[in-house]
Amino acid sequence: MGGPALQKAKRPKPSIRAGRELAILEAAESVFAELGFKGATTGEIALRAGIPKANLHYYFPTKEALYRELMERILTAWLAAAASFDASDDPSEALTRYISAKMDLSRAMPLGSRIWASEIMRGAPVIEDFLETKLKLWIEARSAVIRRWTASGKLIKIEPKVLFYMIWATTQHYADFAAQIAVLNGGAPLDDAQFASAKRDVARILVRGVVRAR
Amino acid sequence: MGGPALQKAKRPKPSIRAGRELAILEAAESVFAELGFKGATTGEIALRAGIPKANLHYYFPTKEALYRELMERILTAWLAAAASFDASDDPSEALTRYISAKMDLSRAMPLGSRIWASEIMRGAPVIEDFLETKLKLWIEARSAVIRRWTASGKLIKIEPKVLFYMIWATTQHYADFAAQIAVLNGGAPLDDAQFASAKRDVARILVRGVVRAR
DNA sequence: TATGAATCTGACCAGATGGTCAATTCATGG
DNA sequence: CCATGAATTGACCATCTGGTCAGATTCATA
Repeated sequence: MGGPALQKAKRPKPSIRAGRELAILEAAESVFAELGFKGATTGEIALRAGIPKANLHYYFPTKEALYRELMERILTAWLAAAASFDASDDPSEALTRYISAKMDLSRAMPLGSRIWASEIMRGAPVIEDFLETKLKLWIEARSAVIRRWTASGKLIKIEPKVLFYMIWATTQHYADFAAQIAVLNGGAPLDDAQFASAKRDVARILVRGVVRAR
Repeated sequence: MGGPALQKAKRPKPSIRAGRELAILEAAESVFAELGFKGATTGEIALRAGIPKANLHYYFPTKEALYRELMERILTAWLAAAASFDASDDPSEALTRYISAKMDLSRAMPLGSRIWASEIMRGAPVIEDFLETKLKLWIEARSAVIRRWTASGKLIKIEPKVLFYMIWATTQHYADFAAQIAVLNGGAPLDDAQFASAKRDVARILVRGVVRAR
């Protein structure tokens, strides 16, 4: 009772704890991304974190708890990128910024994107609540924006969700399917120039696809 | 030595075998799609196929063998859809047909799509060879077609792979992220009308995004 | 430096898992 | 209706896995 987990919320003090937790979370990220929730083992995570398994269980009582903590971080990053959609009232600019932010997120946190994908593919047991509340509110508010742009003749008439799904799918593809992309790129991951070029092309195609010419 | 697996290729005779194998493969499809390769258990697959685990191992000696067989079927379906790209020399028509075929595939075989995604996310150990050979040849040949269309002024200038990745990502999203889409759709999967509408919108946006107005 | 709390860890355990096997039942052609 | 190969299956096993625990070690600080 009153295990170590409680301390974290109370005191911002313990530096050893913070450091170890981060190392474990980073190791966990790579293992969960590769093997999925069920396939990941606490032993492998501990190994990659460079600590004995028992030590891992000292910081995170169960595999599930570790996974939830990780998921929370991924959600936070997603929300930050989501905010970039609201930066402008001009469709081309808002879409370009949002697509760009999502592409950058895929580049910076590919493992998180893969864990998200795995989570959804197994039925989203852990983030179901997030999907039903925050994500649903987000997409409904932004769908209203899209519809307003359509009404004012700025965009072609489409179901807003289709556009958002296209953006999510395309941008996250660069993280989730990085292995496939690398093979088709001659065996090496996209370099910065290729990625930047892809980012530009993706934004251009999507904006061109939905924005009415003036 | 010379186990049961050999019979299949030789004689198209045994009907019991064919039926059982199919039942096992279908059960395996759902389990692998949900839990990933490592998470799937032969016990659970046998349970869903309605047979004892030992019986499953009579038909498929190892989990790996069962997985490979399944993957082969998915690849076959993918190749069939891929052929639809070559049905026309007109960019709008070819793209629309291909996108439509890929959307239909996502609708008809969502589990296969998810298994494919999982396979890539774990580094594609089993289909690596397919990616390096058939898929690579396919995308290179079609990239040449795209470039020709660009050269003749029919398409805007883009890296062809970016377009194919957009098509793959978007169409497969409807299979891989079906759970998320269902939540955002009020808890129910897309019905046929919604799906047909999404299919039209996706094709329209992508075609509009890359095809030059005449 | 004494002391209590935080951290670390080897050893351990119960349950799950992939796979085996010998014994049994079933299908079918002669 | 019997012989023979195919199909079935309960019992079993070695290994792996998540998680526990008691004792040892380190740390902060009074």
